[in-house]
Amino acid sequence: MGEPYYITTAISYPNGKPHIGHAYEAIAADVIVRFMRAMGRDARLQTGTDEHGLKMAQKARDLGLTAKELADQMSQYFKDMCAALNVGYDVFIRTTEDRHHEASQELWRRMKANGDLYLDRYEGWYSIRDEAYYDESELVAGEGGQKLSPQGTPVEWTVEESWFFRLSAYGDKLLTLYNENPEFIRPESRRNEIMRFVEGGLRDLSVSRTSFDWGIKVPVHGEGETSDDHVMYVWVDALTNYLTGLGWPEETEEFRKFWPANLHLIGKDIIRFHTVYWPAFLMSAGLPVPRQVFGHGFLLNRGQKESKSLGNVTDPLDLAARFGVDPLRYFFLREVVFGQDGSYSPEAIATRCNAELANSYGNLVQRTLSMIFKNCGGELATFSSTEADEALLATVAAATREDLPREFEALNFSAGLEAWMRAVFACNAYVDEQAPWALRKTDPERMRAVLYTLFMAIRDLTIAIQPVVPATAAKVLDQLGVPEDQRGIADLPRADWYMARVATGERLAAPVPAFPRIELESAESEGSAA
RNA sequence: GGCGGAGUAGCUCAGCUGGUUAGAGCAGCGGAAUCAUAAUCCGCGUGUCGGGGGUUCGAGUCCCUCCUCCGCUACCA
Repeated sequence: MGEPYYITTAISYPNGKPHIGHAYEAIAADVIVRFMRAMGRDARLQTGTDEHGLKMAQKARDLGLTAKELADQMSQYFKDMCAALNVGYDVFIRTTEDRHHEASQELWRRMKANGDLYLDRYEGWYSIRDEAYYDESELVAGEGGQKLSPQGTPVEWTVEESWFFRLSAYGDKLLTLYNENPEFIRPESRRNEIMRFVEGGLRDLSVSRTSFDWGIKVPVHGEGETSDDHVMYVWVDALTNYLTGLGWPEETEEFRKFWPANLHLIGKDIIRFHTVYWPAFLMSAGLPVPRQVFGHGFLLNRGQKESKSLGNVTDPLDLAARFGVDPLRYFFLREVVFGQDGSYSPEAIATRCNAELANSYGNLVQRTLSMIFKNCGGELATFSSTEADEALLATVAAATREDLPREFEALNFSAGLEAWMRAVFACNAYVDEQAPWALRKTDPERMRAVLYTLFMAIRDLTIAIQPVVPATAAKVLDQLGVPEDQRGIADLPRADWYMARVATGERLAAPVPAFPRIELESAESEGSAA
């Protein structure tokens, strides 16, 4: 097996159905894990749901369900989303699982054994409506000098017993981590923000709650015993999932192989939890910290954040149903610079996918295979190539073996796909220059050389794009007759593949279009909010 | 308020440590071709590089200032 690679998504808070952001993150993670496998690595993807916390408890009460019942129901929506988007996780973790409770409590015990947890009182201005404490400096004066939260809700001085994590002791250690591992936080802009935040000094973190009980019990005395009145702050619980899925605290083979994780893929809104709290917790517990945390941007609906009040919430599964899973996956990775916010609309999806997947790539495949089918009886054969043929294959090889893999390794998906598109353009230009339809009568042998050169180019292009559009690429590779076990990016340089393919004697059938053009209903282009 | 980022062709953006006539894709205009999903290929951009000032032989690229937009500024997730 290849070198291990462990990637996680954030676990989703299932107090609502999956939205476009969940879909985006899951797709990106799936593309990464497929890419890593295509590169020959032993890759593992974990996702899941974060089911504790006050909001879940309240939502369940509102619906007349137990919290567990709600969690069971909602968690399924996230599994369904992954299935619908062809996101192939290895582990789907749920924080309500017993093994996760055990892992979280063990992490707690280790942090405590290291002297980083202590019991104290949390005092502050608490807003019941916001469920949040505020610092004195954040408060604003209301009518008659009444103290109000920044959101304008009433606050009252509240005292609550709480366990604290000695985060203040980890500032220097974290800064050392960031400095010695410049890639730990990405993109760069987020790294700068976090570094300045930590440089400003860290306060100890309240890590338990007594105001509700839907969570993981804080262990008190020792093995097996748990506190009756404290549950863990949800982030202690949530972050631990990355360990739980590997079987920790058991010294499993998976844990030895895959920890520390190569990449925690998360949204930009939860960077701090992953780059400050999480490594501090791990250091405290004596565990290695992950190699990288990447905070991706948000997807905006025509430039606006989706919200119920705007009525522009889009079900990602509707998008997949309307445009196709693979085109949607391609659009997200091609259109949005990874790490920045992006914007989408039906027109943008249709324009991008039609121009690149249908017209440029899909049509290239179709015209080529169609000509081989009609003019060569679908037969493949050896041929002698000219400089032009070799130049084209060199261009395609550079894009598929060097440019795209390099950019994908760096998570620059849009740049990698741009390089791929340039190779597709080069193929179409080559077809027009060589004009095999004209050679058919004047020089059939040369015509065959041109078509077989294109066949080779298409094989490379399709293998390279497979992590992004797995189902469609597999169909094309089936049509080409490329063996299933030779479809990795690592297989691209195999010199003998074409001769082996010729030797099978297998003939091409009449081709089926890979990416049909997307036709927008006129109502859709008006931006109906449905 | 503090810290940081951004403002380049109609749109989305590239332009690394300053150096020949500032680039790409999309859209638009013109042409070629007809194998193919009416798809493809070729050609066409006189842009105050946000405004102003400065450093330099030379600045989109460095410095100052102003304007606009955005992000972060801890314990909901």
